[in-house]
Amino acid sequence: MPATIRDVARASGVHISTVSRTFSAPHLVNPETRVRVLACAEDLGYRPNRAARALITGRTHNIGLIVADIANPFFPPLIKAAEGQARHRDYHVFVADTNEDPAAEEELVHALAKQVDGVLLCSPRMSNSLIEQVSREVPVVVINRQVAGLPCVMMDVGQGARAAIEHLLGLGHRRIALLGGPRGSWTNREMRRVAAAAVRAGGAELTLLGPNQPTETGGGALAEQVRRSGVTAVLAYNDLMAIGLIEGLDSLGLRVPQDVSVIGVDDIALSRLTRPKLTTVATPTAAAGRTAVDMLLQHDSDAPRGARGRGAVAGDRRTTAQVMLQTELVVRDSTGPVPPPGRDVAGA
Amino acid sequence: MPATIRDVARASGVHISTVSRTFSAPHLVNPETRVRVLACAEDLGYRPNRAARALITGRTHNIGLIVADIANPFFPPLIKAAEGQARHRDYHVFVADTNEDPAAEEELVHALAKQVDGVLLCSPRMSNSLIEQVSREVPVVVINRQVAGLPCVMMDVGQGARAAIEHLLGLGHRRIALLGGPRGSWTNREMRRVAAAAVRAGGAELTLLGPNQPTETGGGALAEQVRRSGVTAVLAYNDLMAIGLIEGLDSLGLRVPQDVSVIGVDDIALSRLTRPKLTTVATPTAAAGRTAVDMLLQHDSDAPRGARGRGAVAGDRRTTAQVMLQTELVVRDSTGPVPPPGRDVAGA
DNA sequence: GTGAAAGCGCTAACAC
DNA sequence: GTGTTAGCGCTTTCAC
Repeated sequence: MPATIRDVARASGVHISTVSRTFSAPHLVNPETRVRVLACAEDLGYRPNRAARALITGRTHNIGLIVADIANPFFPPLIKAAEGQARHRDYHVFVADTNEDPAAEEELVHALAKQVDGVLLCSPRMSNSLIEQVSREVPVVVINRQVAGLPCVMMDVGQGARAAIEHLLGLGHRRIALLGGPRGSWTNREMRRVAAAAVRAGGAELTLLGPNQPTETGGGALAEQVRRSGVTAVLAYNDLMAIGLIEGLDSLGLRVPQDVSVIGVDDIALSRLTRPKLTTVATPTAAAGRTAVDMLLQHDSDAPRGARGRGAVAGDRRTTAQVMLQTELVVRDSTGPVPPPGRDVAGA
Repeated sequence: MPATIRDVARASGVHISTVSRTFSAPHLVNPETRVRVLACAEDLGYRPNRAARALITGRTHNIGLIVADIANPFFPPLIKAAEGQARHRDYHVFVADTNEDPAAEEELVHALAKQVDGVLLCSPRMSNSLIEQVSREVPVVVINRQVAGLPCVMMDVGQGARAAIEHLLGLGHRRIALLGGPRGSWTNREMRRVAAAAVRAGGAELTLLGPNQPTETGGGALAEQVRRSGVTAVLAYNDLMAIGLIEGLDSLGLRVPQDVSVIGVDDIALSRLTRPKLTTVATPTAAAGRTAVDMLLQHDSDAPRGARGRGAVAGDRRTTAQVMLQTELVVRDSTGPVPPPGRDVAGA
């Protein structure tokens, strides 16, 4: 049984409100009393119950961060950046993983809602309308998606996809495949939209393959389809899929970039370690994490939300800033000139 | 302002306790009333405040999981396994990352303590006595460490280290280095202890390098030291360090395994993707995650802890099981026969 | 500077 | 089947 404020009050011979003040407003209590109370608290192993405190103050000093797949190396830098930024402002971050499952996502928001002061929804797979709905229960900042009326931090994958396609066109490729990501991904839609336009503008042909699991396995599983499609270059939804695809092509006897060029998205650490090193669209994940925390905490810096503190900040129509962060094509070794025509890789 | 139980009661013309029952014991309320209440709740966007509920029931149905470094691919499989097991039992998992910082670790336990029913402390860097202390505030299961009197899930890295050393001895290596991990790591101590004994038993010589950051960077930074030390084989604290070391050796012109053999620990997914593929001690991370959740939830399945429910389960001296999971040496391509003597790699 | 009292949102006896 | 009451652990007016 952890000690409560009452135990400490009894032990130190003061009222519970004095104990409370000792912890939440020490300057309001007589130094001698404070010392005595602190000693008793220490003695009993007392720690203020943050949940009970939150119930009344309306602030937990915690932030929830919901990600689609914690095993995807794309997320850790974002998580770390968010944590760092949160720590500066005396907040802690709790991370939850949805396994790419929209239902789990919704559940987790509700599980977190009242234990945190706000939630960062990272690459959500749920519908926009559901996101809007949950945002009425708890302040939300959306990352990697655009939702009207909500604060959003996006990475310009559209522009990245265009740069990637133009890079490929410049290398002479005319038959290009786009490996789609998961259903419900905003990034996926953006990439498809812009890549299609860029390919058309270049007078080339785009093959859409998807939706797929955005993992190595998902990428590897597409090797055979890629071979059959006869394309000479591939833009993958993310680095993991690109790496899986390269492995898969390798076991089919197709070499990258000699036979097929491959581009990923994210620039995860791993993309520099594989052979060939991966050409990829670098996304500013750390900046996204920091920005999202700032946006969440901006309006809600000090004033409590809910309960007593009502009116001050809570119901305010927050300025729903939407930030678009730039991406950058990083050319490494997985892209090269289109193979000489007549060489029928598909028949290999 | 999210709606409260009172708003719903008012709107549906019943007492708050009826609303409460509608959500926590629906069978106790008249179907017609229930429908009406549910409709009003839906209407107002009401969701029971789980924090308030927890304050009284003593159960949050959440589990905290604290890891040393979420960017280390060792953890995701463990996290996923824990989540899966938790979901079966209708629990959610909140993950927190300590950045290998013992102080952050302690802070996070306290931040999580009252928002969860128990904490999984994964590869903790704090002292045993601190772990014991926090375990008085919240039920704790320790992973990757042995703490007397607390439930622990360990992986037998000692046995793994022995197998690794014996593998190297069998290949003729007589000068072996052990790349230590972070200070405060139990795994690190175990490996050192057993590796030293195994090397001695084989009549060989062990060089200790450490403590180090258990990351690629940490491993890469040791390449020069490894070269100078003149060893022909290295056992690294984990795969990340092993991979970083291989990269580092590569840029010094040393090839693996021709010049130096390298073994990692963990068998992360990446260890199959690098060239050469990594020989490593596979640790049963998923099993550890599942087991830890089971141990945490075992005693505390239904009865509340704290408050009203006292006596039933709460204060019971739980059977502090300690589980040791087996590890297994996976031989791949980063280990080979000792290079012929006379070939002075150190002077290369 | 400290105590008394009210109450955050909710559940859990206990009546009726 | 539903209302009443008490109270989880804490903070916050308001007196004194």
